[in-house]
Amino acid sequence: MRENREFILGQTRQYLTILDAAIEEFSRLGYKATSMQVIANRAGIPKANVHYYFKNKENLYREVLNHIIEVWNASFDEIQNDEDPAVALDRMIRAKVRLSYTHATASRLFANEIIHGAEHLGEYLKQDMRQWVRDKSRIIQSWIDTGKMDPVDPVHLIFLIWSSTQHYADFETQVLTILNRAEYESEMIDGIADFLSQVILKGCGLQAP
Amino acid sequence: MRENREFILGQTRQYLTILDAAIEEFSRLGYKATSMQVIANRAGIPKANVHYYFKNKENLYREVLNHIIEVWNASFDEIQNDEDPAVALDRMIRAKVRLSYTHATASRLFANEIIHGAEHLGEYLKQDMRQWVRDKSRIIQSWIDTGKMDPVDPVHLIFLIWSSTQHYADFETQVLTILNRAEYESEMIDGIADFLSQVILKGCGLQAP
DNA sequence: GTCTATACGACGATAGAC
DNA sequence: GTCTATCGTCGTATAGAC
Repeated sequence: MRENREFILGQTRQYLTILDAAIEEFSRLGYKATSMQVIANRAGIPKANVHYYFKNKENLYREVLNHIIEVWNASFDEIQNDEDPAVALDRMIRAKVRLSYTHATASRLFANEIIHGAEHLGEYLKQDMRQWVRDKSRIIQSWIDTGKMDPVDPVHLIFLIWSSTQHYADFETQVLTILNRAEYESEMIDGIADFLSQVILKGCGLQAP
Repeated sequence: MRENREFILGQTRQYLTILDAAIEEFSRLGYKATSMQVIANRAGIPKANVHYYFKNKENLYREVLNHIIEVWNASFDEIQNDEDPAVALDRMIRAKVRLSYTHATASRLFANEIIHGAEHLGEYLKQDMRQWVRDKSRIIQSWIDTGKMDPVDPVHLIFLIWSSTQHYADFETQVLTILNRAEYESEMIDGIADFLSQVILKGCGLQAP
């Protein structure tokens, strides 16, 4: 079933249509509260076809998560040991703000999954994500050890960057309501990135690049 | 029905038991994915009794939200115009980290509600919360105008404090998995508060109090 | 007030016609 | 591959015995 994704034309048009519809719907209410019927409706096909392409709901959800993780991993910005920390962290913050803007549904789907206990994501968190944090922490620690930045806990710094950037995607409703806006604009996103980069970098004893 | 809450004894023991059970369960999966049956099970009573005390699911959920908001408002730390900004913001950050620890379920219930579009919270966001942010922003702006701190957008500073502190409650699963811990300890919470206070205050050009 | 029993719709999933 | 029809289960909600 998975291999079909290679073929864009023909029999797999529905497969991709369903996957897109499922991402959209699962991101709204999470796994349990989302029905196969609304996914089928959004995809514009009978409910039975969804079961034909994806054996069951659980399976469809897993495919959706895998699809998101691929996009996520491809966008995860890499920082290097020999880089200037200000440049690297600034780029990391800006990349994540952009990702929250361009892939807000994916971010909310992840947030839903984690808030609800991450039952379908346990292994990914334990394996890939933990290792990713470990690698980046080591680099940040090396910057601290060489006196390039303040001694701050690298793991919590990563959490700070994650939480403050994701907030604008996951809590979009709250943010827009309080700002009294209907939707984000590209300028606002740049302003958010500027603000977060400025405060976090200075907070770590770094000068804006 | 609401007035009953005043009476702790007698007929209203079940009312409060159900409310507690509902807070717990709704915070796990959100409104739609939570069934009246699991709430009744957690409260240790027949499902029909839940419908007797709270007319329907919608009504029960509203009562739960109101209950949370009361606790929330009571804990919302006030900052004053004539205070030292470092002292005020430090206290605000520490209060919110503590709140995320002591009222993690309430935080997650709010997070769920907002991620899912805040259908039941619309008025609260528009009225009370927007006004709260406006008031605090004005105070922060006055600190900026008198040169006590760097010129940063006050609203985004509030968002930064909210997001970075809530993260430890809402994304508890992810945080604990990556830290390879089973649960939070009081020391960790203090460490988190120290870290966030240090970085955010310095990021705003303030010295730790 | 407390419980059992049940109505009735929505759910995931499948059988089987085309 | 695509659809309609339908199964069994679970959802919210209520009726009615005690």
